[in-house]
Amino acid sequence: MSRLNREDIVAGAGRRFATHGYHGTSMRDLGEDLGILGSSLYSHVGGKQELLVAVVERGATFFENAAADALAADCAPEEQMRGLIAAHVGVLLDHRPEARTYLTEVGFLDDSERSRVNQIRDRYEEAFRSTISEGIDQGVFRKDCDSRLAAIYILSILNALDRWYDEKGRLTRAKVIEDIYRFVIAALT
Amino acid sequence: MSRLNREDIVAGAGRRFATHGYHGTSMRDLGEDLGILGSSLYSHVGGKQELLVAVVERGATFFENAAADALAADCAPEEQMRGLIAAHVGVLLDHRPEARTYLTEVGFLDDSERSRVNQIRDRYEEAFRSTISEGIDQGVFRKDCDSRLAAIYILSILNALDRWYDEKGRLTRAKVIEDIYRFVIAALT
DNA sequence: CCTAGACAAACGAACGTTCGTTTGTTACGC
DNA sequence: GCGTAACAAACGAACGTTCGTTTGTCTAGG
Repeated sequence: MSRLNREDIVAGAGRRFATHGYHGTSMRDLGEDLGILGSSLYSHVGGKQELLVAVVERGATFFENAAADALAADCAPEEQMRGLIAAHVGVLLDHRPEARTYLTEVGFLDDSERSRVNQIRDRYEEAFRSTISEGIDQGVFRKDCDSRLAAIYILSILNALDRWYDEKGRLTRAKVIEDIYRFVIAALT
Repeated sequence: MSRLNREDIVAGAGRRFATHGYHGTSMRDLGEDLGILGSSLYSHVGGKQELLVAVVERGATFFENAAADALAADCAPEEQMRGLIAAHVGVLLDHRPEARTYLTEVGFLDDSERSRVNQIRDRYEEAFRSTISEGIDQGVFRKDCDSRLAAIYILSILNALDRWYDEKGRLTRAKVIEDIYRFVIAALT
C-alpha cells in the first residue's frame, strides 16, 4: 500500500458522498475507506466542505468538457443531440460518484460555490437549448416546442439514469443511448 | 400558539428533510422550526428514523392514491396518460416536502422499510407501464417502444419537476402539465 | 538529514436520546 | 359548579457518543 495523495482523497470522498450523502459521511468513515485515520485526511485537505467543493467541481467539469466536445462536431441538430446524449451518459457512467454527488449534493455547498456551479450548469443546459432551437429553425423539429422546457425534460431523463441503470445488466450502454435518442427525437418531431 | 400533535411533527419533519436532508437535520433544528425543544419531540415520536419512515410513507401513499384515481377513469391510453401525468404533478406540488423526501431520502431508510417503499414504487410505475403497453396494443403508440424504459423516462421528467418548477413563476401548473403531456405523447407516437 | 504522510490523543461542539419535572387541558365524582 | 385526578405536551438538564478539527510525535523515502 503506497501513500495517498490529494486526488485519492477526493476520489474516495466522491464515492462516499455518492452513496451516503455529504452529511451522512464523516471524516472517520472516509478515512476508513482509504485505510487511514480520519485525522490524517487533514494532511491533504483543508476540511470536509473543501472535499465537497472539489468533488462537485470535478463532476461539473466532466459534463462541461463533454458538452464542448459534442458541440465541436458541429453537425445537423439531430446528430448533435445524439452526441450530447451520448456524452452525458458517458460522463454519468464513467464518473458516477462525481456525477451523482454533483447532481444530488450541490445544495449543500455554501452560497458562493453553489452559484458558481449553477453558472456552469446553466451553460451546459444552453448546449441542449441551442441545439433544439437550431433544429426548430431548420424545420427538423416541431415548431410548437419550448426549447427551454424540452432541454429540461431531456436532461431529466439523462440525469435519472444514474438511479436505475445497472451497467452489469442486459441493457448495454449503447442500447440505452440509442433508446433515449429515439425517444427524444420522437418527442421533438 | 396551540400545542402540537404527531401530525404537526411529521409535517415539520417533511419540510426540514426536504430542504436540509435527513442527515442534515437535527432533532433540535426540527424542534426550533416547530417552536419547541428538540427533546419535546419525543413526546410524539419514537425517534428520528421513525420520522423519516412516516414522511416517506406519506409521500409514497399520496402517489399511490393519485395513480389509483387516475386509473379509475378507465379511458383511452392517451387520456389515461394525461391523467397520470396530471396526478403526478398534482401530488408533487401539493405535497412537495413529502414528495421530495420520498424521492431523495428513501435510501436512508433501513432495509425492511426501504424494500416496502420500493414495492409501492414498483406498483406505481406499473400504472405507467401498463398504460403504455395498452396504447401499443391498440396501435395508438409506437410499436418499437419499450414500455418499461418509456415509463422510466416519463417518471424521470415528472420527478425532476420538483427541482426546477416554481409555482410562483409565469408557467402555470396547467401549462406545464399540458407541455409535458404533449412532449410525452409525441415521444410515444 | 529532511520532510511529507500517517498516527494517536485530544479538543469543544453537536448529535440522538433519556430523564424527572412542570405546565396546561380534559373529564368526572361530589 | 368545584376540586381533583388523569393525561398529554413541553421543559431543561444531562447522558454517552460522534462530529470536524487541531496538535504533537513518529517514521519511512528521497
